[in-house]
Amino acid sequence: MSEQPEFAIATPARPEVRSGAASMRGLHKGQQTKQAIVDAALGLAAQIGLEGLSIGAVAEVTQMSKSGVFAHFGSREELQISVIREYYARFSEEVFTPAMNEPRGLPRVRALFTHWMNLVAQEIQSGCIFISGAVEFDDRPGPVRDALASSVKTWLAALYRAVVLAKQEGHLLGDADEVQMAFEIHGLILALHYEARFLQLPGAVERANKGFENILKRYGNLSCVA
Amino acid sequence: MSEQPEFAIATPARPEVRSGAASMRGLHKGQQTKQAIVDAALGLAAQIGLEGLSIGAVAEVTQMSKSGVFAHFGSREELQISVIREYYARFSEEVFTPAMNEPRGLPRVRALFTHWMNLVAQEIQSGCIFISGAVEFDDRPGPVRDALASSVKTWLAALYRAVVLAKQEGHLLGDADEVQMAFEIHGLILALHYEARFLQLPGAVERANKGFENILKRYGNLSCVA
DNA sequence: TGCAAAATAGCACGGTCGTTCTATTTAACC
DNA sequence: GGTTAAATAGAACGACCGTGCTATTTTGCA
Repeated sequence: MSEQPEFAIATPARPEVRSGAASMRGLHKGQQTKQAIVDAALGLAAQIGLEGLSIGAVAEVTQMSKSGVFAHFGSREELQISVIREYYARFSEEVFTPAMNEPRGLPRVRALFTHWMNLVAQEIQSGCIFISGAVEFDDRPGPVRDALASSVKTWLAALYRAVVLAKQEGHLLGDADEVQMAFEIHGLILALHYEARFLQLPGAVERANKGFENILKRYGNLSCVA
Repeated sequence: MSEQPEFAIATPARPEVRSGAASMRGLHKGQQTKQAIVDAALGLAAQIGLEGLSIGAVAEVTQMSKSGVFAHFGSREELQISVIREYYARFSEEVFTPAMNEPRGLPRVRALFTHWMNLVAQEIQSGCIFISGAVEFDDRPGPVRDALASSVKTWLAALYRAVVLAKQEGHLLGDADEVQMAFEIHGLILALHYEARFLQLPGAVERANKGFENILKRYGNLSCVA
């Protein structure tokens, strides 16, 4: 029941940063190339999915041999898990961290949604691992699914927590159900991804934004929403 | 010696509308087994996805040879498209058709949502092709993606149309945006599928229902919603 | 600078895949 | 019932997969 990922979203970003030449400084060769492999694999997995991710394809992108790539992870599953961890870290940095600079209450909830939506809006081109991975592994138990579900649950818990704080601050109506509100927000993001990326319908971003305003009209304390 | 009919293995115990023995009547052998193959393939695709659907697995389930299965479709893509068509037909029968018996306006919209949600609630166990296929083919152009997108768009257009009629009947507020309302309903279904099937969180069905009531509170004409 | 250790490449194995070709069995019709 | 076409099986091919094993290259350090 109480499954906690060792990398909590609430803790500040770890010093070992991600992509970019700057983060390579001080790392030995092996760790450098491992990071480069994970970067390439993340880009690939976003496009074709975690399940479609093959060591051969990663080797081609990184201009390495299959066994060279393989040696860094020991198994394909470990590579997939590394990709999930990398995506989670970037997600935290782009969505969670900046929103924590906003004051508790509606401003923070609004920031969480806005950053989340902006990320997904970018991912209309590249694909989102949290969404594609969910349908790839919803019937496939194992460590990959565990890593994915744990990351997503941590993020959703952070969103839920922000909503709870908003209610405590008096920014929400007394009858506001925090779980319900987080659920509806999640739905907007999923619909945005579905209708924009798969169906390629225009205006989905605006609809997601409008949907969020509708949620605020339903749950928000009128004196704060305006 | 006690041999079961082939399709009895692939099809669940519940009465199948389209695949039962009744629909086989009058069909030649080839068309019978083709229907049995599609049935088995649909069950398989729901679990492991359209992309994971392999001719060998279908052959094993139907107790046929790989080439025997293959001969009915000529390519894996054609098998996938047949599965999509079959799923679309069942979807229409279970969601759209019964809702059309309801009078225009909110009752029909409500029926569409309820039947849709009930179907997805069942699919928490088996998986939903419209959802899993969307992420599998969002970056993979071709006839399979076209068949999938076309089916989904037809269904969403039907939902949209029911909302438009509801507004024409005066059941919705004058400022109600029909596209927006359909978008938010879609989001509820997607969140239900995500949180119930992948995250295995309890209470998702209730949250989807409550979300629908919230949408009606926002868009519905107060004198009709009650 | 030299040497041990780490990193990477090369190669092969067993497996699954979609597909093709050919042979054999089964069903449909006169 | 016999004949013809349809339906199905069987084997094989080439491609790709993850992985293990063994060389070879490269790195980091005394």
